[in-house]
Amino acid sequence: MPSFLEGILILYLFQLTAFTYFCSHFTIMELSKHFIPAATEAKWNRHWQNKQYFSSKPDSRKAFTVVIPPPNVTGVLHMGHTLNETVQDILVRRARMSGYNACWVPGSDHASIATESKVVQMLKEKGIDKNSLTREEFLKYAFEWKEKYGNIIYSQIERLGCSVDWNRVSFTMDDHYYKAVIKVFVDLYNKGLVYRGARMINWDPAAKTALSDEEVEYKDLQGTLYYLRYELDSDSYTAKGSEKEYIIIATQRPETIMGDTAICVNPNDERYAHLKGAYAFVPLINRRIPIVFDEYVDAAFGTGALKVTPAHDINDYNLGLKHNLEVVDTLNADGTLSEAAQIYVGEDRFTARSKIIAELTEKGFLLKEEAYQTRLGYSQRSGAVVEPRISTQWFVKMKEMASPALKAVLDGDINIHPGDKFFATYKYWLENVKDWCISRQLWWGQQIPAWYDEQGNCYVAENIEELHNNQPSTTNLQLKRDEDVLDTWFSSWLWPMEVFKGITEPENEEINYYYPTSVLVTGQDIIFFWVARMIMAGMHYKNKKPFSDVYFTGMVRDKQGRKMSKSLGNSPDLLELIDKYGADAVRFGIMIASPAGNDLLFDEAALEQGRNFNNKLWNALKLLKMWEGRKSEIQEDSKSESSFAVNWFENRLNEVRHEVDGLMKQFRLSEALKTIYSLIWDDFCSWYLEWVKPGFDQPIDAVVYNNSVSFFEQLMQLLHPFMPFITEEIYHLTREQNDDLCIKQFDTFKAVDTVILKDAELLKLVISAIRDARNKNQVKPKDSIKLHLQASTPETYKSIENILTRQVNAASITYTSESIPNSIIVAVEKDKFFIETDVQLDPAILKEELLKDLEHQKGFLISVSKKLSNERFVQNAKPDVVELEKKKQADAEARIKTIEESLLNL
RNA sequence: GGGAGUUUAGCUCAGCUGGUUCAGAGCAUCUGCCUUACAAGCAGAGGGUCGGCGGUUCGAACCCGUCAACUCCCACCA
Repeated sequence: MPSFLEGILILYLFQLTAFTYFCSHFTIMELSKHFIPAATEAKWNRHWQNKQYFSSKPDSRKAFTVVIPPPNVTGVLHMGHTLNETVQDILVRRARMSGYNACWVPGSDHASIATESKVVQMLKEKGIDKNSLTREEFLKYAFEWKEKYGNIIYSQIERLGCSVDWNRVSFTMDDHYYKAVIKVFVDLYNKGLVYRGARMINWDPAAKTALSDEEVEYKDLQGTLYYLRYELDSDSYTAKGSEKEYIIIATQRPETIMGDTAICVNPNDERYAHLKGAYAFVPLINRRIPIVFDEYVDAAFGTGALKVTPAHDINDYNLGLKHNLEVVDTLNADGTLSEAAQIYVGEDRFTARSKIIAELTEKGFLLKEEAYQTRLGYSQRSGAVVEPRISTQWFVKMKEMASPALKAVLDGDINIHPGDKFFATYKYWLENVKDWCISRQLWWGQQIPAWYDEQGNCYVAENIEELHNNQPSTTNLQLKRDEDVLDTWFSSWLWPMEVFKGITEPENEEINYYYPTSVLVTGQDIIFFWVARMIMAGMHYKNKKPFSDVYFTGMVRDKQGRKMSKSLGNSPDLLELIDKYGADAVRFGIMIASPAGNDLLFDEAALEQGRNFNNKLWNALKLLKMWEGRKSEIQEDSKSESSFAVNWFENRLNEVRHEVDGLMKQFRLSEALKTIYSLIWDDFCSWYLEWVKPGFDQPIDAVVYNNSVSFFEQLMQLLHPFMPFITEEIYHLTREQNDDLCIKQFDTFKAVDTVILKDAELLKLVISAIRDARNKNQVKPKDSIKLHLQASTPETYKSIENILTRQVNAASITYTSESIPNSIIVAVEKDKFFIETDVQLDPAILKEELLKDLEHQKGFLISVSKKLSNERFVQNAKPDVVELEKKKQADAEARIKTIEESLLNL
């Protein structure tokens, strides 16, 4: 005898069996009320990957190649990435479904400064000082860090549904990639396009490295202008009077006076004309410096006298070169004052400033202070205030590389989207491009392949063996390798080539097949950093553009239009959003209101709309599944009353497919999505499904059912690039499928029957007008009405009268030439409908509605008639425009007549 | 200082070569509905002097001029 527990178990098993049985036979019961994305997403990601759908190999098809803009390896995806990756996935998926061999290469960027500073920070927290480590030890930590955090972005890309080829994950410090960067450096050096020299560069005192011009961000600030007096050396010139003379200069940076090596004034400035050959003394340190004359100085600014500090200002540096001035560098690499400053040595530049101001004040050198609007440069990576500094660095000569890159865009070889918005910016930058500082005083990155002997002579080769081979004389030298690494962008600019080993193995099958890539999707903020330089590198090394189209996405801002940033805390977490709304809804939300190149104001309400759309699709599926069990066994002939609806929707679907195709070709993705959204929600769900819906418990014609399922599948296919998960799920739930939606190829376009499209539009119009009339006259949806139709061409209504009567809940429809008394009159185009109802009508409402319409029509008639009576219009306008106006006039006249008659009958 | 862009309904945006009842869509709002797919929904409705002014034209949201506001990029006069 079973125990009590066994009894429960048996009962449980029985219930389980019964439940399983129940579910398999009543499919509808399986479908939840709302669509639940989580399980579906994981399932399809796994399935697609098992099937290797997204892995690409060269074949006979045309390639559609996209390389992902590699995110920083230590970062997380923010909303900007989300927009970017979604756009790419839409393009890639659509290409894959349109006969292309789609290849989307994922990867990440080593991001030298950003990553190195994070690793340094991490070490600091562990109590390890970077300087106590060898380069090798440090790099070991850095690679560990990269392994640990680098995968976060990949999992986010996957969760978002991006159809990247995971077999192709690339990293800008992969072995072959590293070699490619070195190879390019050596090659450009040998061609004389890379050189080493002492120049004024931007120095990041926090990261202690040089920066390129592009890595400096300027911010407006309220600063102070200090007026200082420098005593003139009375022996050096003829003084005007017997009193001691001073020259007054204005500066924002009093802590740099110790670097002053001249004072400059305008040669036309009368105030200083007597100072030719004169000298002055720098306050506090009493250095004797010459007064020099240069047109550069604006006599109207400040006192018209400029202190010249060649080591710490780019303009002063140029003046120094011109007038052969001494250069005194008063700053150390970390932003503290150097020995050369003589005073406050070792103090931070900002601390030193306040102390010097105090001393200058005390000793009477400071005459006055003035509030001053200024701009300061900040390091894009570390946030520190950048110092202009003279330093020996490596540079790329840009002029020669720029002209082919400019030409590619000017000739339309590369198309920038949207339109020409960024064309001018691109052109200006390339035409005025300056040399690119590519060396960084860091360890994380590709180490510059240059060696120095004891005399300081420089040797460049890919590696030391090669150097010895090329220049055997170097074998005996004591060589020291350059400590510096290359700018991150000096590796990223090879991205579209080297992910296919186009630099290291220049003629391999893959590079020949996949390059040039199809489209680059990126933010407009890196047009100079990356886009322009990729074009340069591509033109230089392949003599081919790297991509045919560039699609610039806008910046994602919050609802109030503020930039998304960590410090504001207004940047939502992508994975949390996906958990909350589902990946499809996130993709929908971010795409629906983001026209190319325009900033996107991110609002969670849009994601909600996406979630609601998911649900709408889900419920359409539920409806179809319900009908599945009610298919009529008898295959009726196709002249069912639903044939109009089926015929219409087929044409409507084809029309929209054309439209979407056109929009996609113009990269108007959000327009395309809107169009599909409306096709599904309005045309398919609100109109079509209602038109073919069988009555309560009635069977559905099998032909209609099969067509409906087929339409739904085609809609899912059209939507799939935008919302991949739910569409794939639904595709497999509509019926048994032996393929997957993500690789299902689009059918060729069919011609569209415009007549039926027009008839359907009329039908919609009539239905809405009658519903509106019912509403206004408080005829409840359940109250049945009788419809009398006075039509100009009654034939038009024959094929749609069944749908019409059901959609407005009419018991009958009759054709009449007479007006029906005591009815609601609805006029649509030239036709008149009389709604006969048992409900007590309020003549006042009827009259009011008619009068409103009459007034509108009369106003319209006047404007049309005015136009037509204007001789110059009739003479000048195109004939079809005139025809149209005449037709409008006739229609309005007829309509007015109808309304007036109806008013009489009231 | 130089350049580019934007300005259309409460919000976010379409509106192509000047001409269809052209002033649109979505969201939000309002009214009526828990109608057997969906209240995360259904059926409807209201809402705009197209930034201001001037011009070209038979005709302007659209072309030209001008002013204003906002955004971005570049330059860096201490």
